[in-house]
Amino acid sequence: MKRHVLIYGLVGGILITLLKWTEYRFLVIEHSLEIYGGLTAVTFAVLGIWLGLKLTRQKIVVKEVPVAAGEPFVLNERKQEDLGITRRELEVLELIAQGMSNREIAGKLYVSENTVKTHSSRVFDKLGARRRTQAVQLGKEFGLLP
Amino acid sequence: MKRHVLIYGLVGGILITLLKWTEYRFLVIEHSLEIYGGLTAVTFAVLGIWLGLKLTRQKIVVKEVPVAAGEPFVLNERKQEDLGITRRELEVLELIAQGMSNREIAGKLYVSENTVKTHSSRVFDKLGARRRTQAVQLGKEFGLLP
DNA sequence: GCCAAAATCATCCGAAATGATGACGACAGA
DNA sequence: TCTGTCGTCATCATTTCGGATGATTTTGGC
Repeated sequence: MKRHVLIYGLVGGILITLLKWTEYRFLVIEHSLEIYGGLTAVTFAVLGIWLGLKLTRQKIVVKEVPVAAGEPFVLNERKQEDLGITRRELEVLELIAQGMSNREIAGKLYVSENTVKTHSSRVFDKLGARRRTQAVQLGKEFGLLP
Repeated sequence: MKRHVLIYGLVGGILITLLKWTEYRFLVIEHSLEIYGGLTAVTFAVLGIWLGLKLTRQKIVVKEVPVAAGEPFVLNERKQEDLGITRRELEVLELIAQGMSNREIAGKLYVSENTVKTHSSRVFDKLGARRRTQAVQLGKEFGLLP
């Protein structure tokens, strides 16, 4: 960014010098003012467009996100206990991570849908999640899911 | 695009008229030429910058690249094309995988919630998913997500 | 310039999910 | 035996999602 400003300033300086020089050439000609003004306008308009484009070039901010590295997944029981997440709740979380709906999970675990809702609500609360996708994301970060 | 050119032309015309008028005001003053040239330069530079901004639409892309301690994730572009998933759709899918709601995604991408819904609906359809959690799961299996 | 694809936005409606509570039985440990 | 945790189930209100469709604008390639 600083470089752009520098270049802009430099080019501006050169142009001014140039214009200062051309000024005396055109001053004697009729309607020179219009020509001079037009030239200036066009020049700086182009320059402005170029500057605008430069400044708004897509900025790609690279953010480093740490990811659990181990291939063989081992449950982080410490974290699980810290958060007070029970076996059943973790079980439900795992099934959620697999993309199942509450109904499907209920069927798989042979319990009612309401029960699944309770478990999921609890685990969301303990994880600090507001959505199941977020719960899955956090679950992975905490080493509760592979 | 056409509208921009039109507006640009119109504003340009008005400015020229304005400058023509100011021309006679400043002509009698010493160093008027420099002032006139400077004004023109600044005006059109600003105009150019504005035009440049309009044409490029501020798109500040924040890309989060996971620097995992293992295999660096590479997008399976083949699969992406096979499924006909566009960039924007993939972008939305990534944000869904991060646990964001449609509303949050809309805010982050500077588009309406309806647009996000359209993108997600399309990507679900292309992936064969019925839920966002399932879409995330499938996305990972297909190598579209890390 | 023209055209197809992509991106944008909207509306309607039903389904799914979430939040907040309350309740009840089983069971383990103090 | 009493207490606390866990698992189970339920109701009600609200929010979020997902599906179906139609429309307009932008983009990108020819």
